Amino acid sequence: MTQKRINRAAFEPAYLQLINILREQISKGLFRAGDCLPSESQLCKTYKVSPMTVRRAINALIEQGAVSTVQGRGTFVRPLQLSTAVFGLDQFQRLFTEGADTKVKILEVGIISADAESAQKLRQPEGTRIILIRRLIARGEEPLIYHREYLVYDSGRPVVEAEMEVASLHGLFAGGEAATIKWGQLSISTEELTEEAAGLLKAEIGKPAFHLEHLFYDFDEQPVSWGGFICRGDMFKFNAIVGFVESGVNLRRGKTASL
Amino acid sequence: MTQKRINRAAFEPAYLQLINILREQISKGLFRAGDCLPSESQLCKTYKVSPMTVRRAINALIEQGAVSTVQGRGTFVRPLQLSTAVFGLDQFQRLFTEGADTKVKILEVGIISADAESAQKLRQPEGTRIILIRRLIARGEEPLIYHREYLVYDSGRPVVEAEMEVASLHGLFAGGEAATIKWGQLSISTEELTEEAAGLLKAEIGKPAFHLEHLFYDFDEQPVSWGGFICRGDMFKFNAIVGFVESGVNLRRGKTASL
DNA sequence: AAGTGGTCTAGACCACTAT
DNA sequence: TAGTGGTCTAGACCACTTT
Repeated sequence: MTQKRINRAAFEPAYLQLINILREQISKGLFRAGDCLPSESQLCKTYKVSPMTVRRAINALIEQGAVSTVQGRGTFVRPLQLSTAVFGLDQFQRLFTEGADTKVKILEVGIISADAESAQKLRQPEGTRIILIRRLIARGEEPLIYHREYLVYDSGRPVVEAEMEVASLHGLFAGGEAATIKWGQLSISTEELTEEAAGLLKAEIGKPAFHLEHLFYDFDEQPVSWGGFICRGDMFKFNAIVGFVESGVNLRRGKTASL
Repeated sequence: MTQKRINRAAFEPAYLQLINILREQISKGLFRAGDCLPSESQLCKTYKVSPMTVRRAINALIEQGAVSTVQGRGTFVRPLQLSTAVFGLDQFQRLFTEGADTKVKILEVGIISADAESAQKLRQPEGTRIILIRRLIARGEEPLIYHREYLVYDSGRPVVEAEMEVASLHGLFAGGEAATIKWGQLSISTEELTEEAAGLLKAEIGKPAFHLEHLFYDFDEQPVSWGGFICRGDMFKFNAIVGFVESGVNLRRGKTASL
């Protein structure tokens, strides 16, 4: 086995090279699940790097889920676990970033009286005036997503501004400024298309759809927006990868979770 | 503003304390999206820690998606982005770890002739003998998931062993030994319940269901298992949180992604 | 030139596990 | 006791951006 070495002249920093060397060795089967990696001091000598650099590489592998450590015993390769899979909203984001033929059509903006459910979600008394926005997101002529959103009505802030700031879909997905929102809860469930949604999405009533529900809070921990994206089930899919893929790992954050 | 300090006597290491201090300051609104954090050398002085410790904290915040850095300019608080949400299979895992009343019932184990689709997925000629395993996963008396899995038939390895090793569901979810599997692709789609699935899951035909499809590869990059979990749509939900939640962040890996 | 992020060193010290 | 992981220091050097 030809021992790989750290190339100090390379653009790639030493800790990254070490991460990829170790990942490759695991990936090649040199170390299998349950096996013990060389000790950190051993790695220092082998690759001629300082303890801190080795530690950094090991920490990254731990975060990736590739290995786990036990103090006083060693570093062990973890077996593959489905529960470490992470599914993202990449497909949604791509809709708004790539291919500019994605159109967001505002179907309705208005002030309505909060029903029991929206009042509870937004922590407002039932019957309070709240804002309702309904949108249809299409790619080309094909409607893909129906979005319904309920916003707290703040008399100090005009509806248009609220719509621009809080509810700009492009911003939320592609990285605009949702500076008023501190955090949010998301959930994905599956539902049958209602008559309303089916009509808008040009699909059959009762067909399965993804429902991405969201509830956003501001910096005062008050709900400001509640709503959901109804997505045609035949047009969306959530993907993930577990385990050790061949290609080297770069600096992007861990959508490719391991083990 | 009373400046928080690092407590050297505490169990919590300095870099973790610093992470939580910075997260709290962002969470409290001291730094808003787009704002510039104090420089690293400034943080060194303020909290009386070495550059490496500050760097480690900042790196963690970057991985969490909370901030981003620009060389020569500074560290900036990132706005909330939906696309950073990560959905996991925690609910599946819980099914197999918590509450031992989860039962996996083997409905069928047999050798069949590969049809076009399974042959293609497993990279075998059509008509090859492959293993089919059908399972029903129930909590108490309530059937929740119907699992169908196609395995490459290896004459050197008896079916029982293949089933134990490769396909032990508990292992895959809870962390057993799937040492023969190197990596896998997963995808979640939504489908209507077929007559077969509906019957097994005691649900209505045509009702929406989640379909978690999996394709596993061994260390030779050959497919070994293809299959899918059909999950009653009314029993499952995938959750995620984006942005800055109040509670302190601990060492667990980042299911709670930020930004 | 001064300030920023980014990497790295060569040790130190501690807690834990094995023997 | 010796070896392991885990944290931390006090600087060094580099690349970059701003003034």
